[in-house]
Amino acid sequence: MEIASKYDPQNIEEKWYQYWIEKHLFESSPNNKEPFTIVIPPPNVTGVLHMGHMLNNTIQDVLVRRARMRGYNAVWVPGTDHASIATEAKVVAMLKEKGIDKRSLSREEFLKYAWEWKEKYGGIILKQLRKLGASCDWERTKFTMDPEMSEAVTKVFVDLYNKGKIYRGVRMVNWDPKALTAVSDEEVIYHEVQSKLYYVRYKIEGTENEYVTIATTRPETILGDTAICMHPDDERYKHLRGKRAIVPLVNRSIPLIFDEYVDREFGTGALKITPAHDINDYNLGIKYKLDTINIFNDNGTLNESAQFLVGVDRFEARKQIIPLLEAAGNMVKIEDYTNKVGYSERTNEVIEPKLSLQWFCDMASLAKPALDVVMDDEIKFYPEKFKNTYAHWMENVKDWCISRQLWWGHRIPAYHLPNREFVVAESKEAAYKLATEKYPELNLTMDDLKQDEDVMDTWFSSWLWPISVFDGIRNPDNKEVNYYYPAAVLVTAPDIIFFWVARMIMAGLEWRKSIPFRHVYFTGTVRDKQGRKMSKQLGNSPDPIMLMDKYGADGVRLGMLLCSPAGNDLLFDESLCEQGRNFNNKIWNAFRLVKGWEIDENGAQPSHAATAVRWFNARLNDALAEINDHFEKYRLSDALMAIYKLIWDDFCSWFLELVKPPFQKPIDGKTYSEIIDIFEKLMLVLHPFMPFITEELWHNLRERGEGESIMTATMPEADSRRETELIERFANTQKVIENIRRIRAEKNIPQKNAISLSVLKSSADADSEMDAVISRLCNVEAINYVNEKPESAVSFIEMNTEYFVPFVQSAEEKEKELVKLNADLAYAQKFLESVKRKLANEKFVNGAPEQVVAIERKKQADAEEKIRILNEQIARLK
RNA sequence: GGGAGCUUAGCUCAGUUGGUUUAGAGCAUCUGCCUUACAAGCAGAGGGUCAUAGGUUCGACUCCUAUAGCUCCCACCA
Repeated sequence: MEIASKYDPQNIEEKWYQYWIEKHLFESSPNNKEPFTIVIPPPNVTGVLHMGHMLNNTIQDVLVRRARMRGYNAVWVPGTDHASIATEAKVVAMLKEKGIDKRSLSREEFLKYAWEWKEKYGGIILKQLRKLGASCDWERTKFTMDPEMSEAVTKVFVDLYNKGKIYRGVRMVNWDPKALTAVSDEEVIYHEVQSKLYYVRYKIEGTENEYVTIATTRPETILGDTAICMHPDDERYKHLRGKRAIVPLVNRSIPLIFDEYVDREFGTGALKITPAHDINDYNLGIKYKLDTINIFNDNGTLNESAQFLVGVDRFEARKQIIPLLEAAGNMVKIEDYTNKVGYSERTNEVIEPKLSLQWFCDMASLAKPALDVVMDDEIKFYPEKFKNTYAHWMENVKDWCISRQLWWGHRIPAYHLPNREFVVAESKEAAYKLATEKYPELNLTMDDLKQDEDVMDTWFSSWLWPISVFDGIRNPDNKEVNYYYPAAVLVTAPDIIFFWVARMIMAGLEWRKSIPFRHVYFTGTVRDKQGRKMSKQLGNSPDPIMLMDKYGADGVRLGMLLCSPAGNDLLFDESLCEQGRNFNNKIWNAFRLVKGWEIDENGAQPSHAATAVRWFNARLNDALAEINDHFEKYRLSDALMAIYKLIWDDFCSWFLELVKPPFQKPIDGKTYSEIIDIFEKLMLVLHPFMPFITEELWHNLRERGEGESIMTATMPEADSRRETELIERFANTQKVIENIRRIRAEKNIPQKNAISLSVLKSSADADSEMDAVISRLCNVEAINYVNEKPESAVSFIEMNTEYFVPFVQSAEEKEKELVKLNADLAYAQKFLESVKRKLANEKFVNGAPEQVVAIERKKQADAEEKIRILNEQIARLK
C-alpha cells in the first residue's frame, strides 16, 4: 500500500463530517445515561465566523466530544441570535443600497425584507462551524426569533410585568442617534478622546459688565441651558446668590443655583446645567425643578428649540457655535482637554443622553439569589477571578432598560388603549379580554388596542437561552428540559459576563428555580501577536475559513488551543496552525511506518520490544491521569500539550524507534498487535482535540463495522495502579542513551558503526532489560560490566555510575573535555557547599521535617560521589 | 477616582499547601545530519540575579509590604 508522505486534510475532513451527520452521531435524546449539556452562545444570525468563535467553539467541541466518549449522553445545542440592533442596521444598510429608505416602509414591509435577508444570509456561521468539526446536534438548531422561542420571551415579559418587576417610565437613557434607539448601560463603551474645554461667560442679569464663566466640553448644548450651578461654599460666587444669568445667543434668563455636587477645583467652579442632555444635569434639574429644553432631534441634529443652527448635526454645531459665541463676546478661552466619551457598542456612534419613555426591568430582586449561587460556588467560574467582577456588578446592579426603538426583535406585549392606559398580555386577544374587564365603560373593540411600537433588548431573549432551547419556559415540566437542564458548562467570553452570564443565572433561578449551568469557562480574547484585539478595522484578523483550508481544521484547532490558557488572552499567530499541521503530519507518518511493516505472526517478541510495550503502557497511564487532572481544572492547553508530548516524544521518538523491526525485516505479531492497541488508544485520547485525523486513522488501524466511529468509542481512563519504578528506570536509561548520542555526535561516530559500552559497575547490578533497550537504540553491540576503567575511552556519569565509550581522543579533544569536566566539578562543589551549609545549620536540621533533611543528606552523598568520580576522570585525562 | 489581575528563557506559558527546583515546557535560535515513517523531519546544544527594593522564615519563584510597568473591569467631574 502506497500512502502519501504528507497528510492532506481536505478530503478526509469533509468525508468524516459527512459521515458523522449521516450516521446521526451528533444527535441526542433523553435516555438513562447521565446528560452532559452545552448550549452554544448563539452567534449573530448574520455574523461570519471570526477567531473568537473559533476559539470558543473549539473548546466547546473538545468538551462535548470528550464527555460523549466518557459515556455521557452529550448534547451540544446550536443556534443563532437575532441580534436586534446589529441585524436591523445591516438590513437598513442593505435597503439603502437598493435605494430604499427605511422610513418609507411600514413595519410589516420592513420585517418582510429583514426576514428575507435572514433566510438568505442567516446561518452562514453555522455552516462554517461544520468545517471546524463542531459536533452540534443540528436537529436542535434554534433561532431566538423562532415562534416558540418568541412565545417564551413574551411569556416571561408578561410574567415579570405581573410580578411588578417591569415598569414603564420617562428616564434619562443612552440614546444611539445612528440606530435611533435607546441602549442599556452595558452597551455603552467609554473611550478617552482628545477634546477641548471651552470657557464661556454668561452675563449676570441686570448688570452691565458682570459675568460668570463656566467650562464645558459641549458648547452646543448652551442653547438648552436652564441654570448655572456653583458650590454653596465657594467664596468666589457667594455674592451671586439669588441672581440670574443670561444664556448667550438665545438670551434666556436662567437661575443661578448652588449645590455641593459641583467640584470647585474643576474649570471655574461654575457649571452650566442642561437637564435634557446630561444625566447629572438631569438629576439636578429634578432637584431644583428646572426647565428641560430638549434641543436635539433623535438623529442628533439640532431642533427648533435650539433657535440657532437648527438642522445642523451636533458635532458640526459644536464647531459652528464657536464663532457665534466669539462674535457675541462670550468666549473666554479654549483649552485642550482629555475626557471620556460613551460610544454605542453596536454602531460606534457617540451616545447622547436623552430623556425618553422606556420600559425597565427591576434588577435588584433578581440579582440577589444570582449573586449567592456564584459566591457559594454552586456555579463555579473558571478562572475564579471573575467572581470578583461578577460580585461587584451584582451588588451595584441598576435597572435594565429593555425597550429598543427598533422593529427587528420581540415586540413588547403591551397594548395601549384610547384612555392612555395600557394592558400587558401574551396576545392581542388576551389583552383585549383584560382591557374590557378592566375598562368596561370604554366599550373597546380589538382595533382600539395598539401594540407598543418598541421591541425588547436582544439580551431579553438570550437570557432564557439555556431554558428556552428545551422549551422549558412554555412547558416547564417537559421531558427534555427536565433531562438536559442545567447545562454542564457554559463556554463564553468574559466581556459578556453582565450582558448574558449574569442574566441567564437570574433567569434560571427565576423560572426554573435552579442554576442554568454548573461551570462557566471564560475564554480569553484572541489578539494578534502585538497584543492588539482582532478587529475588522485593523485588518489583523485572519479569516478562519482560509486558515482551515490551508492547515486543516485539526491543525487550526490545535493552533488555537496551544495558546489558550484559561482566562488569559491569547496572542494568536498563524505559525501555531503550522505547528498543528506539523503534528498532523507527524501522526500521519507514524501511521505510515506502522502500516508499512510486514508481519510475522509466529515471530518471537524481542525483549526490548516487550519492555517498550510495558513501559509505554505505564507512561500512557500516567499521562491519562495528568490529562484528566488538567481537564478537571479546565486547563485545556495543558491537557493538549500532555497529549502532544506523549505522542511526539514518547510514542514516536522512543516507543516506535524501539519496537521498529530491523530494516526490511518483519515485525512479530505480538508486538504488532500491541502497537495497534496503543496507537488506537492515542487516537481516542486525541480525538476531542483533533477529530478528523483521529477518525481517519482509527478506521485505518483496524477493520471497523458499518456506522462505527471513534466518536462513540470509549475514552481510555487512567488506572490507579502506577508503575513508577519502571518509568524511573526507563527515564534513567533514556539519559544514558542521550549521553551516548551526544558522544556519537561530538566524536562523529556514525550511528551505523556499532560500538561497545563499558559500565563501571558489578554485573550483579546489571539491568539486562534496559541494556537491551540501550543496545537497540544506540547500536551498541556489547555492554560490559567492568571493575577497571578502560583505557582510551570517553566517559560520562549517570546516576553516579560511570560509562565508557571506547574512543581514542586527540590531545585537543582531551583539553576540551577537561574544560568541561572542570566546569562540572566546580558546579558540583558549589552545590555540595550549599547543601553542607544547610545541614550545618542547626535550626534547619531541627526545624525542617525529617523527610526534607533526609533529602538534603542524600543530595550531599550524591554530590560527594559525583565529585569523586569527576576527580578521577580529570586525573585520568591528565 | 475605585477594584481585580499580571510581571519567570527571544516569544507564549507551567511551577499545586514555602523544602527532591542554583527553576520546567512548547515554539523560536544555534550545531550536525536528506540515517528508506516524517526536512511539515532526526540527533544534540545554548539560553533565566523568577519586574525592583525591603521584610517574615532554618529555608522564598512561592507568604507580607512598598515601588515601577502592563492588562482588564467599574464609576455621572462638566
